[in-house]
Amino acid sequence: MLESMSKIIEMLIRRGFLWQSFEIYGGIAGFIDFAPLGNGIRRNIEELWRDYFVVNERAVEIDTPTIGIEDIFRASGHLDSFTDVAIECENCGKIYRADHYIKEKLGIESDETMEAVLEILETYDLKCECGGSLKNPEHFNLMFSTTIGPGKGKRGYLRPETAQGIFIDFKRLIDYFRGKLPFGVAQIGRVYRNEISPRQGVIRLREFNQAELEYFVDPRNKTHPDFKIYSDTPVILVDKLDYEHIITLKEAVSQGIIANELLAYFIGKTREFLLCIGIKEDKMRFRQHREDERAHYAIDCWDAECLTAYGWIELVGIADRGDYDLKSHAEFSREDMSVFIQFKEPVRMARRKLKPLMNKLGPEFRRKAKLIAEEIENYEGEIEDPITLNINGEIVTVSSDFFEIGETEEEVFGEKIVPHVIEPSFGLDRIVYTVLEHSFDTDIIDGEERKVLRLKRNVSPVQVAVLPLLTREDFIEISREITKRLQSAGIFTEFDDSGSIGRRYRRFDEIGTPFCITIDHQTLEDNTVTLRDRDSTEQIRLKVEELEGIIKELLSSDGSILEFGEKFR
RNA sequence: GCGGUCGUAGUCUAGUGGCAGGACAGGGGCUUCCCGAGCCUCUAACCCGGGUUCAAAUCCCGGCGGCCGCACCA
Repeated sequence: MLESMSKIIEMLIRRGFLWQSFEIYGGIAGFIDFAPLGNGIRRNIEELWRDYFVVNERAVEIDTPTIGIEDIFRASGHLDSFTDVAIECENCGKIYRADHYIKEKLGIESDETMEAVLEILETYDLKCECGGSLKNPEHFNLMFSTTIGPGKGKRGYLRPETAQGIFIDFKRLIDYFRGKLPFGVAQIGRVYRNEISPRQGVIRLREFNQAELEYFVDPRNKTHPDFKIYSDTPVILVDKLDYEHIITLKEAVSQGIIANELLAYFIGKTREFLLCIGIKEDKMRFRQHREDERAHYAIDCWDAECLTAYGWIELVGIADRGDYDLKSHAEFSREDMSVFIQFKEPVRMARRKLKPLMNKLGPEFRRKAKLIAEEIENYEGEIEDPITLNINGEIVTVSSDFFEIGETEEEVFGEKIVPHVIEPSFGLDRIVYTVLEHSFDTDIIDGEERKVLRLKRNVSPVQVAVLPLLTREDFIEISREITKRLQSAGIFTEFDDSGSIGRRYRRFDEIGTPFCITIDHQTLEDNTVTLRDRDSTEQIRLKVEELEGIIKELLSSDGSILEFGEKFR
């Protein structure tokens, strides 16, 4: 396992997929550079993600700042759930989360403030398990903070997820979608988490890339019209009690393993997406978060996990965030975050209504009579005798002598609700790594080991290599012409004339280039070239004029090159 | 953050106080060649900072980074 990991990492660095950031200054943990090829594959994966989760949904994509002001994260809960108080043992150096440790040892629920923790430590003379005394509590906050503007400025934080930028635009978004649910809003971008100890290279980063979709729905209708596409797909589910099910998504919903159809829909769609970019089916499963594992905002959460040299790692989190975020932002911003949902037909509702008797109110209440009458008309509470009214802060009791009870009928056209949100959230860096690892393969050609990245054609950063068999001017000239022609057709093409032909094939095999075109002696005679398939190493001969069309067709499928010509050599 | 361990060309590695070597990769050339062929040639490294010493890649201290374990992971 370790051996295979270092072999891959060695190749990824050497060939230009991923590099350590700030390398010439010694580097720092938790940051990576996307080198040319890694950047190419990530861009391809992003583009396919858009296809799946934006273009083919009722969804749009937006882009909001990576810095957020403090208010956002106070409302979202990130400031509180993000700032833990930690205590450290002076003797053995162990670090505990203060509230967890206090609860475990003393059974006390403590506030997460420095003062509260300090007081409890002193009052109970709490010691570490090793007997050592615990140092003063300290904050650790997993958000990067910064200041906006000069001087003291305004406190800001680098966003820990792209989702908040979407939630706080909700009023504009619901308007954009002309007031109708359901709709989705996606964002792809950088996020930041000041991890205490980032490890495992690409897997735990302090700055990384997310692709998130926030899908807003009527809470009573967590369904999707396209669920049938995935409903009969069997998937591997590991539930919150660690039981493994191999079960269709439809069954999983009806048995209550997955909370609702919409979550199941996105599980199915995520699975298909991951397969489409080249993640191995037998190394993929969906695992439900345990009760104690879920984020502060989630009702139910399923992770897409993949098996890598690092073990099972989480690539995607699919969470039902309920109305947590919208309600919270509504409360903190005092903006209405609800949607008016029209009934299919207006509902007629009988209503008891109070009718003020002005001829009684006038003489008794004089100048206030008019205000009181309005309040009586709008009275919604229990009908008693007397009723109590609040007139501009003044409490007034009014006996039944001053009003009549009337029956009226009203038409109600709909109601206001706060939508729920289902969130598939993709960690792009981990996905890129996993695709690379799952594609990495070796085989034996003529008794010699060949390293080959069996990337799907739709994610390969270099799609075609054009190779003159010999470094002869006439060969090179034709090669450059073909390269230019394919490039202007939008095909990512590289020209390479250095080293023997075998060496060049291996070079492009190793970076996962699906096709090599070779210009040889016959090209000069009949204007044909060979097209070589990376996985089978088979070749066919094609006319130069057919190249563009055939390659485009091959790139958008998994078809064999032998469909387009006779095997050559 | 704690403990262990490691850090030498792009990559992998030899060197344990006395001129830093090799393999592969890469560039240029020869070869005119369909799966890492061969020959010539070039480029290229001691993680950083201090200390000990006539002399440090090597010994000591600190930092940074990688890996493993613990802790953490909204």
